[in-house]
Amino acid sequence: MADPHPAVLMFVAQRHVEKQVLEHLWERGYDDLTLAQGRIAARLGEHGSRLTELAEAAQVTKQSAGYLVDQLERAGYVERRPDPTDARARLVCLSDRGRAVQQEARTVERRIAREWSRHLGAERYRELGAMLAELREITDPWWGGPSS
Amino acid sequence: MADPHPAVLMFVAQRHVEKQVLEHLWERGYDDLTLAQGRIAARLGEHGSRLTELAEAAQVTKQSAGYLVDQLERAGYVERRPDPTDARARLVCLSDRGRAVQQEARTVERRIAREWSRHLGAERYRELGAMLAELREITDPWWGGPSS
DNA sequence: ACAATGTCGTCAGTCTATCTGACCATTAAT
DNA sequence: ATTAATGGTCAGATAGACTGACGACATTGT
Repeated sequence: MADPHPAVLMFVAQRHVEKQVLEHLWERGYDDLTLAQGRIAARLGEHGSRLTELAEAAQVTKQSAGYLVDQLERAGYVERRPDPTDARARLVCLSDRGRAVQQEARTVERRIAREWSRHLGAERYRELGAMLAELREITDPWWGGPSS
Repeated sequence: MADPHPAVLMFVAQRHVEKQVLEHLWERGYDDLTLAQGRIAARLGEHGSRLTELAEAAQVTKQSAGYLVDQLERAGYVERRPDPTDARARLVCLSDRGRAVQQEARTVERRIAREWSRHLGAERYRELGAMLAELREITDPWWGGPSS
């Protein structure tokens, strides 16, 4: 078989991470979370994010993002607060329960990062991260460079 | 913002490629293809693939894969033939129309590969591919090594 | 000041993609 | 020969995604 395109390999690796994280969370009792909800929640900033930002980051329409945030809110993972700087907007913030989940998720991500680093070698793993960050400059239309 | 996990960056890059390919195909008149159908079609081997293989490669259930193959078949991109080596199985094969689409898709993939190679440098781009292939060994449960 | 235009988010409606569970046919293992 | 495993389909349910339209507020320019 010919060399698969890097994107195909990224698909495999990325899905593996999502799956590992989600399964870990399910085992820990957060078994009402779905993959789509997780993709939204994973992109929440510490100080809260606007719906439109979340939608762009997760590559879905704002309607879809709103639907998922509704569910996360009903399940108690996030809450919506008015944005003090813009009365049209609302900030989606993690609740305490949400923060606990995020900690769990990050634990798994760190574990996987260690596995990858061990498998590739620490130096090459760092180089992988650097290259992916550079690719973002030409693949992510909403990416404004290191400053954002 | 802290360094995002490599998987997040892979998500962005991989989605970008899917989107570019699909938009190109739409422009070329193959505007009945959906993303999900494309994910299945992209994983079809030259000599045909079994439904179960496709499902595993695309990370969906065999029912979902069957549903999508039905659509691809109705649209004339693939055909199902009996598998001569196993009477339970059928092989999903590209039709002429399907092969034409695959050529178009590969053209875009090659263009993107060149862009990435230019952006990262040829040597680093090769190294990226090598690392992703190595990661597959620990992230893809259906991967049997270079022999498959 | 105010009109025009743009952005944030929601409502309504639709349809695709996905899942679970059950099932049949065939193959492989004991 | 049974029994278990594998390849695939059928049926039903639902999540998740889209388009389009809209109301509320913000920004910009005159």
